[in-house]
Amino acid sequence: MQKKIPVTPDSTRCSTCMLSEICLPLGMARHDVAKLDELIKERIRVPKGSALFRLGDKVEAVYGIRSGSLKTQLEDASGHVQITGFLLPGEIIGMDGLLENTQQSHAIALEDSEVCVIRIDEMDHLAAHIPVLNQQFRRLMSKEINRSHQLVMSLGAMRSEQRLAAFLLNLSQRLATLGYSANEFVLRMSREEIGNYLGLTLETVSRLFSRFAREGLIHVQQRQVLIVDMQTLRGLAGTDCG
Amino acid sequence: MQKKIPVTPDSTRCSTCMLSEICLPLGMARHDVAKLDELIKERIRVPKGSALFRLGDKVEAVYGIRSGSLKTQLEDASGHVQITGFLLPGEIIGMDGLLENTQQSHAIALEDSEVCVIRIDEMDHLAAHIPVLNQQFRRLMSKEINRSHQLVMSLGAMRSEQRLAAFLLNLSQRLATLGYSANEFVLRMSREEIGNYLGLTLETVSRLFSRFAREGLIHVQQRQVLIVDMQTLRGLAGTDCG
DNA sequence: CGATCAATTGAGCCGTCTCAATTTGGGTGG
DNA sequence: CCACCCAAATTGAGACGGCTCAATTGATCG
Repeated sequence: MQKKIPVTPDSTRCSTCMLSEICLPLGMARHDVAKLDELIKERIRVPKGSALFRLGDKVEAVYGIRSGSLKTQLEDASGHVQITGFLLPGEIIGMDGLLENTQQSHAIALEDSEVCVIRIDEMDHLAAHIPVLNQQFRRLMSKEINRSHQLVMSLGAMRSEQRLAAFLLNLSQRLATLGYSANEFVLRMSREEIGNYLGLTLETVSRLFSRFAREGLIHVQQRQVLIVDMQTLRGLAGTDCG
Repeated sequence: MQKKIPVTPDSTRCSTCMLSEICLPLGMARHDVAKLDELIKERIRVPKGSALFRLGDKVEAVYGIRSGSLKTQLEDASGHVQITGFLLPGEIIGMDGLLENTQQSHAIALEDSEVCVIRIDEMDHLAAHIPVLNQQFRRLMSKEINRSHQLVMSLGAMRSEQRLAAFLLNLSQRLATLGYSANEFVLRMSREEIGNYLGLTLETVSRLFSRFAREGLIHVQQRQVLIVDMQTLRGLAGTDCG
């Protein structure tokens, strides 16, 4: 299922990675980033649809997404699934497993993807020589907490159209950060996955896409999305009542 | 609003705190816990209804709850609020602010409470002498991520009765960990707050309490709760479909 | 070019919300 | 100490949003 790729001297490292402005090295001084190069000793290729890790797996590392995209999902005793995140390049996956060193969720690739292995024990060793590394990692964990809290807000306080609007804007903004267009992108997940993530059925999601398109907010062609009226979409997602 | 309490030599410290099995020192060796005593230099008393911190505040510390209970809530531009957690003694509050060193939420006391101030800079200094401290703090942050993901699962995948059942069981279990009865307890939050937290209206919550009581699962007298049929309640919350 | 899966669209139902009226309990001042 | 007041909680009736079930269309891929 997984193909491990040793990082050879000529491979891209943190110090030469285009994602370093977003990923683990975010905000670190150049000479510290160079030291990070020792940390990433291998990468893993994850084919579309297969798992980077599964619930119950032993945790020895977290993973920085280098290319592609993945989803994380919880699964309860009855097999019911809840998607808790769609992750893009530069984002870190697997931090929920650090509590008991056991994965609490599944991580499944939405497309052929590649992740950098960040071994926790290596990071602890390295942190002795890079004082800011621990702070940096704390920041990334805090970011995940905030992300999850935002999702709670979306699920708990918004109606369906607001949730989808917020979802699209969030995706748009993260893609823009990666240098892609904020207005035009391809969804890597199905209507069903979006629905699961947002606490809606796939039919409701589909209807909302159609409605947004009818109202001139977006163009949709299957998974191809073009945001036409960002302003109104923001109004929908955010504060239209206050 | 807040009263700071310096920790004097005769005050309770981490090494003598009854919560050390649950809180920051969880799983640390005794001699390491003793070193933690230097970390907590002050505590803060938070009267019922007042804020430990507010959205936008500068973050220099996180807080371990020593007594009482608090809620954390997000607030969007229009003033709409979403409660993201009810926190009990031994739990850490404020970790979502570590991303930008700015509070992303409000923390409000549900009753007169007291928290231990865990200064981040002090913790970083101390971590040099306590190798496991960083791992420990990572674990606590991971726990918060898991907690939030569970809430997402509750909001996204459960119907109202399941949400409330899961809520009661979660509370019961955490109170039991603190040495209180798992079957009988007093809710420190209103129906409205429970509803907000669970993505329901206060009326729905009230009706569910009445129904659970009618069905013999619990006894309710205002905020006094007695769990009568833990088994059935578990069936409701968990997997009754698989 | 057919097979298969994803997405769209429709009709009817159910759960939860909204609005409104009472009841209960706790706190306060006469 | 009791009466009053206000906030919190309960309960009911009706409306509506999102779900379920079902049929159809549209992509994608051997």
